[in-house]
Amino acid sequence: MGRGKIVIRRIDNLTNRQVTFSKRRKGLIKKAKELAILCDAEVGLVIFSSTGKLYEYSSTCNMKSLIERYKYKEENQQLLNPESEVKIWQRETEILRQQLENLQENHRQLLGEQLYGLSVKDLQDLENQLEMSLQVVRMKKEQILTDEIQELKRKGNLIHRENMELYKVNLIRQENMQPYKKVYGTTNVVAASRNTFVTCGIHSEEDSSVPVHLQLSQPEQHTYETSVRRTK
Amino acid sequence: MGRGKIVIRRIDNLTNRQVTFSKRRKGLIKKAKELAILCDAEVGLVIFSSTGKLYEYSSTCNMKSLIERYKYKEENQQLLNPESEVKIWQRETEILRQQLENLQENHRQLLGEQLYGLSVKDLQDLENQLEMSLQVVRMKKEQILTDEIQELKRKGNLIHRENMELYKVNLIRQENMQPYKKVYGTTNVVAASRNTFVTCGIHSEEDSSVPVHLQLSQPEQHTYETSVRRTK
DNA sequence: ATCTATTCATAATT
DNA sequence: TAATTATGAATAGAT
Repeated sequence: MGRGKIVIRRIDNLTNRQVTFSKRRKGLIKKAKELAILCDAEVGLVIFSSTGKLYEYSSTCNMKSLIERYKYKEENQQLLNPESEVKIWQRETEILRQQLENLQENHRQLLGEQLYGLSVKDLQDLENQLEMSLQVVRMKKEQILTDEIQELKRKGNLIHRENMELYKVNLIRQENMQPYKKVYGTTNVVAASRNTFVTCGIHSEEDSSVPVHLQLSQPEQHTYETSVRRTK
Repeated sequence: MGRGKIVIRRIDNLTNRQVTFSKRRKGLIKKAKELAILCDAEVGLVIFSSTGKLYEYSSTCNMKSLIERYKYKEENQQLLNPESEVKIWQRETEILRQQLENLQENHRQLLGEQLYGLSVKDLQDLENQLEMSLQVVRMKKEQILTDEIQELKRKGNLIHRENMELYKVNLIRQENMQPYKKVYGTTNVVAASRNTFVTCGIHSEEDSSVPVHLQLSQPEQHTYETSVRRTK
C-alpha cells in the first residue's frame, strides 16, 4: 500500500527506516484502538524503537493493570549483592550487545546486504569466503545424496535377492501344485507371486525403493504421495 | 476498507463483532510483525477478547522480557528496586546470549562450518543463499572497478588534452626563440618542455594517471596507490 | 511535512 | 465457517 510493493525485511537505509517506523507505528496504534473499540477487546501495545525509545498504547486507562492481567510466571532466584550485581549484569549486557552488533554486520554482509562501506579488497575477501562456503555446502549436500543413493542401491539389491528367493519358492510350490493343475487350472498363489516379482523389477529401476517397499513390507503411506499432493 | 465505510464504535451484533475481531486481530498482529521487522523495533502486543480469551504477539522470543523492559523503562525515573533490577539485566543478558548463539550458528553455517545437522533441503537453501550473496558481492566489486576505470580514463583524456595544449604552447615558444638559437644554441626552456611532453605520452598509455598527475597538477596521492598497499 | 499512486485490509456478501 | 470481492485505508516513494 504505497507507491510500490515492498518485501518485509529490515530496511537498510536509516532515514527510510525511521520514517517508516514513524508512519507504521501511528498506523498500528490506530488499528489497535479500532480493534479495542469495535470488538470490545482489551488491547495493550508496547513498541521500542531500535534506538530504545518507548511508545505504548493501552485500551484501558493504564498499561499496568493490563500487564497484571497478562499473567506470567516468574521464577524466583535468590541472589546476593544487590547494587554491584546490577553493574555486573549491565556490563555483561553491554558486551553481548556489542558482540551481537558486530556479528550482525558481518552476517548481513555474508548475506550480500549492507555492502556500501566496503573496499574492493573487502569485497574480494567476502567473495572468497562465500565461494569456500559454497564449496563446502555443496560437497556436504552431495555427500548426503550419494550416501542416500548408496543406501537405496543396497536396499534395491536386498529386495532383488528377496524376490529371487520368492521366485524360487514359487517355482517349488508350483511344482508341488502340478498334480492339482489339471483340476483347478492356474492357482491364485502363483499368479499373485508372479505379479509381485515383475512389479518390483520395474520399479527398482527408476523409482527407487519406495513402491517396492509398499509391496514387500508394511503398507506405509509414503511421503512421495503426499508431497505430490502438496505440490498443488 | 471494505464494502462500505464504518464508524469506529462497538459493533452491536455479536456475530459480526466476533468475525471482525478475528479478522482485525489477525491484521493487527501482521502489522505489528511488519513494524518489528521493517524498522528493527521491539513490539509487544496483548489482546484480550471480550470473552476473556488471550491473544499475544511479541517480536522477541518471549513476552516476559519485553514486559520487564517496559516496566524498567517506566519506573526508571526513580524506583530502583535492587533485586528486581538484577533480574531485568539477567533476563536481558539471557536474551542477548540466546540471540548471539542463534546468530553464531547461522553465521557458522554461512561460513561452511557446523553443517552436520542439516538436511539436503537446508543445505540447498544455504547454497542458494550463498550463491545469491556471491552474485551481489561480485556485482558490487565489479561496479567499483568499472567506476574506477571510468574515472582513470576520464583523467587520462584530460591529461592528454593538457599535453596537447602544452605542446602547442611549446611550439609557439620555440618559434619565438628561433632568432636566439644561433646565439645561445638549444635553450633550457625548450629541452624541459619537450621532456615533459614525452614523459606524459608514455605514462598515459600504460600506468594510468598517477605519475602524470604528479607532473602536471597537484601531487595528490591517489586512492589507487593506497588501496594497493592495503591489500598487503 | 505533504501529496498521490499503489497496495493492502477488510466489510459485506455468498 | 470459509471464500470472494468491492471499497476505503494505509503507506512507499516523490516532492
